[in-house]
Amino acid sequence: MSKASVSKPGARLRERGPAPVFAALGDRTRLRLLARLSDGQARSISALSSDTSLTRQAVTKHLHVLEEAGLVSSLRIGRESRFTYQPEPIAEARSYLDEVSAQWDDALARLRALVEDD
Amino acid sequence: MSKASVSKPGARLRERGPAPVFAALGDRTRLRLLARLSDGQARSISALSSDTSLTRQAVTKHLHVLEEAGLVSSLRIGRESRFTYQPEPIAEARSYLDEVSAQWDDALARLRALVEDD
DNA sequence: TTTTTACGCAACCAAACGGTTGCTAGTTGG
DNA sequence: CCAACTAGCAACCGTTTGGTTGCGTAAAAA
Repeated sequence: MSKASVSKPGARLRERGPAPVFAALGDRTRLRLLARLSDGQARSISALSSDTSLTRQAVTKHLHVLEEAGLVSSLRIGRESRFTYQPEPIAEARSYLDEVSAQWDDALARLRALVEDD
Repeated sequence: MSKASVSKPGARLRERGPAPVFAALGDRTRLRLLARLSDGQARSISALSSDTSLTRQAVTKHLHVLEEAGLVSSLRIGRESRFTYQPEPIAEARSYLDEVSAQWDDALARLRALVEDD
């Protein structure tokens, strides 16, 4: 048969700020894994390890880092554990960068307003 | 008088992908520094160290990490070196996240199209 | 001119990271 | 039942990271 045990339900240790998410994104390998998973398809560890030069264990560690940051979730099905992309943290990271950009744009606008003070 | 020596002109070691930028953003302290600088005002190291519990040296290191990622630039003026926010890498990071989100959205749309195949 | 002020550099340290190897154990297909 | 597949766990290793302290020095203020 096929027993299925959940490992990460959903929103767990959120709101420690966006830094952990950025940290998880700060690695080439992790970015590639996330890019492959961002098509919504759940994939097993060995499937994700197949096209890499790294060891399965290395990939496993990276996947757990992504999971810890909430960027993916894992579900054990039978003998394999499948990882699924989770969009929320990316959305949060995006809006954080938007805020920073917005503050910068505002500052620029104010500066221009001062210069063009005719 | 006031001798001024440049330390980071502009686009230097760009295009190693977005990972280094995310890595630089993956730290609370660095995010705070960047947030303070994102108003466009150039600030000295001691000014940026004043409202922190960290050592000036620690702040200095963080600033250099940000500089290495292109997120800030530094200019030595007299006895102090001022750091300035640089918007380009943030813009790049933003558009990268946009791409990931877009791929996810597309996948979702295709899925819905399959389900609602009346 | 003396004294602050603001930095830079170097050494050092514990902890985290990225990665590997070896071994064990549950699943599944033949 | 047995062999092959998939994964988890633990130990180990070199390097990076985040932080400190101490010291030397250029620039500005008194």
